[in-house]
Amino acid sequence: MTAPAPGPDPAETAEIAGRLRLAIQHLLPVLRARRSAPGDLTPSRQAALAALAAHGPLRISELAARMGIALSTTSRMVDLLDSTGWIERHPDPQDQRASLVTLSRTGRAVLEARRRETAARLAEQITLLTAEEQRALYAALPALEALSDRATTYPGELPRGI
Amino acid sequence: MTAPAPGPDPAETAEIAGRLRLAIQHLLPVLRARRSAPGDLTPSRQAALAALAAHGPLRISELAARMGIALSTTSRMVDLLDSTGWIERHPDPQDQRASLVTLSRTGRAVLEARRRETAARLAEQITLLTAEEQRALYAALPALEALSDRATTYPGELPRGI
DNA sequence: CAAATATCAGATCCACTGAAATGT
DNA sequence: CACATTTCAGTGGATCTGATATTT
Repeated sequence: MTAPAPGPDPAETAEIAGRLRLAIQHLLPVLRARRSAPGDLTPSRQAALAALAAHGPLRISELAARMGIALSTTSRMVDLLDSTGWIERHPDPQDQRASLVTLSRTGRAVLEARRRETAARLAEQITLLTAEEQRALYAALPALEALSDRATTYPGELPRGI
Repeated sequence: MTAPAPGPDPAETAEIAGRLRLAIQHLLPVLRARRSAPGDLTPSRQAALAALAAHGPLRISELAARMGIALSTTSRMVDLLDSTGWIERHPDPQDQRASLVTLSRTGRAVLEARRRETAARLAEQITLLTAEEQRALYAALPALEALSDRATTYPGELPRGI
């Protein structure tokens, strides 16, 4: 079973891609089964919080660049996130004109809560798998993570949803 | 390596769910890396086409129910899809008041093209994995498919994106 | 009449922009 | 002055609804 090691075969790659695409597509409803009330944590807001969570304090212009949207849009969003208390704005000690944006405690909590809910729904489904399937899934995690790591550097766009 | 078979362990399930969620989130930009021009195949339209592709000809009311949206919304969308030539409307032989909606040839082509593009982007990333990672991924496909099968019956919402 | 669609008339959100204005 | 950010003034798309016609 750990045997002959067929070198990466184009046909098989295509098969994996096709089946993986379909599986993920069908999984998405589980991942985002939330009736988002207005004013909620929308995809773009979640993206911003996630960017801040991942890459420390950022200037507004840096955040804009990282999200690939206009500065004015980002400014407005930062304002909004500030008003909900999900971020904090501190003056940049290096540059009095700029401000550094960080995730606030509650912002981090909101983000993590959302992530936990999502993972919980997924976990619920995972428990329904056979032990063997669960092992296969577990064994594939490094591969999936490698896949998504490369994706992190993907042109434009940062992860917005789920 | 095919050894002791630890029974489904709650902690491990949570770990799988958490890591899988993150991997999928980071994978999403790859799956939907398309600058959708207006009037394009939008998520909801894709969902409708996919529903038709999966569950044969449908009445408009059936389609509405399947998508969990109002009848009037569906009617408008069917009109739109008809105007682009992606679907066909035939009178229901069983009931002269109703019409059966089917995917047209071009509609199916559009849907499949979209899916192929998406899978191709994914395949591109998969070729960058090691042979071992690819094998692990391949081995996990049944598990992922089992997961997404259950998801297909998930309350409300049908797959909209990617 | 009833059931299946269609149309009317809006409404809500989210997301994004370019061109000034402010502040440091 | 230049640079970072804000504000102004919109635009546009996507999605959805309830109420009222039509049509068979």
